[in-house]
Amino acid sequence: MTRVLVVDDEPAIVRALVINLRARSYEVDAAHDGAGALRTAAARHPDVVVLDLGLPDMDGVEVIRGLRGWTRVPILVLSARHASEEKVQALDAGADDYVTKPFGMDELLARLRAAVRRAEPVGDGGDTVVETATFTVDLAAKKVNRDGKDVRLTPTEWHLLEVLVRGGGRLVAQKQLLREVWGPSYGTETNYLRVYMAQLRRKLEADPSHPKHFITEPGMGYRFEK
Amino acid sequence: MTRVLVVDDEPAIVRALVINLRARSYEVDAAHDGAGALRTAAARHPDVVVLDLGLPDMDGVEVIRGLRGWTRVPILVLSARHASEEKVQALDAGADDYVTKPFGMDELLARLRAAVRRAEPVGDGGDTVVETATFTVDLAAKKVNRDGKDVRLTPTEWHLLEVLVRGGGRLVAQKQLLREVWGPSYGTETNYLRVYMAQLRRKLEADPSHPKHFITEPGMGYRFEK
DNA sequence: CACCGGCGTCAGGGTCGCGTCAAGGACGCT
DNA sequence: AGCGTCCTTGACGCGACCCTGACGCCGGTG
Repeated sequence: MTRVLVVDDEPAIVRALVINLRARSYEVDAAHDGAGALRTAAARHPDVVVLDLGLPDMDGVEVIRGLRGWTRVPILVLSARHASEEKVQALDAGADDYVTKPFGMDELLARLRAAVRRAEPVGDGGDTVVETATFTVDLAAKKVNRDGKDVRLTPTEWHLLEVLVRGGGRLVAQKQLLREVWGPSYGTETNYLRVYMAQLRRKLEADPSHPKHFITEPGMGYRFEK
Repeated sequence: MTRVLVVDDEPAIVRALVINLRARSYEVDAAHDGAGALRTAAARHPDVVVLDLGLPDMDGVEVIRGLRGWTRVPILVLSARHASEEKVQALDAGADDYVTKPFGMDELLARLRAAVRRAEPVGDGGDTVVETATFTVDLAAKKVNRDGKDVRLTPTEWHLLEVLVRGGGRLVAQKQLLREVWGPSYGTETNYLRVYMAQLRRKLEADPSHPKHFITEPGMGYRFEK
């Protein structure tokens, strides 16, 4: 199920969007200002954000920057402004698309589909299955297999595993892990990492006390190794 | 260098795009019909395609499908048609964006940047690997390899190495090293440098007492040499 | 030849980060 | 309402890392 975050201060527009999206079985959250948008995004981790630029509390571009500080979620900007200047600013701040009001619902939905499709994890040429000596991760199917049996992971465990595996052998900083999994305000709670890394290792490592795949780089972060 | 494929049957538009893109140091190929577009895309592997829908030889949506059959390259559609129907078809066929003519060049370029930015993999920016006779440093992955084995570095060691390597053979002053690694208030603690340079040399130099890569410039600073 | 500043080396001690365990509490399901 | 799952939070021990001081070496200088 695709989760959409709709941000607009005009209730009529939010209503219209929510109805249309729910009818197409999207899961929809809504926020009516910039602060709420950032908060909700952090809490709910939407798959795509529809963002009105004319918010009461903060500049739309600031909202984009706030999101881009910790996530690459597609952002589809809505705006009444037709000026080229505005569009360029929003796009360069990290928006993925820009639609001017009034907009056609069909078109908006098509652009939304395009944004979501693009973000799908099917990497260029690479496939979504990563195999190690002791277990196999299928990122698309969201499944982990070990000794022929599926391993049950909690949502948080999954998210953490996902970020690590996507890192592809690169070191992932603690701060980045925390922000991507728990949200932008959790940059320092390294104890979460310790607890959940222990969980992952217990479930996936052959010898959890001597991890071969989830490597700690003290003081810096963690690394996933095949 | 980013490679763009421009597809349009109107020479004036192609000319305008080519000039503007080249001026921003994109590498540009051009095609004037669908068949040429597919052929050129296959031959040149562009990083992004700007595609006019009104081509003489085939339907624009067919071109999109032809591309999508084998590549996920971003496709930015240009069209004179404002109809919602057209946009939806193009986007659902696999286009990434849809701009109606006449278009503002600034906006088009911004959308182009957005499309390219989105497509590039995380952090895989430039050439982050530096190789020497005895070891290899991967700045993005934060990995050092020596004789096929990974070398474990502490955060401080890493930071120091990073600053030196980024210096790219130039002399880096002691004060600068101290400030960048330990913080702005540490301009004089040169003993830190001596200790950590010794660590780095012990871990990375073939003969730590006769360093070939971490060169001391007495009284001035240190230099990293390939 | 004695002195001195800069550098490399070594070893010890305090501190911090990491792994582990367990309990509390929120939430959803039956 | 009861239950289980999952997330959060705190405490604790241990090992690693960072700092620090002492010492020897070397080249330059008076």
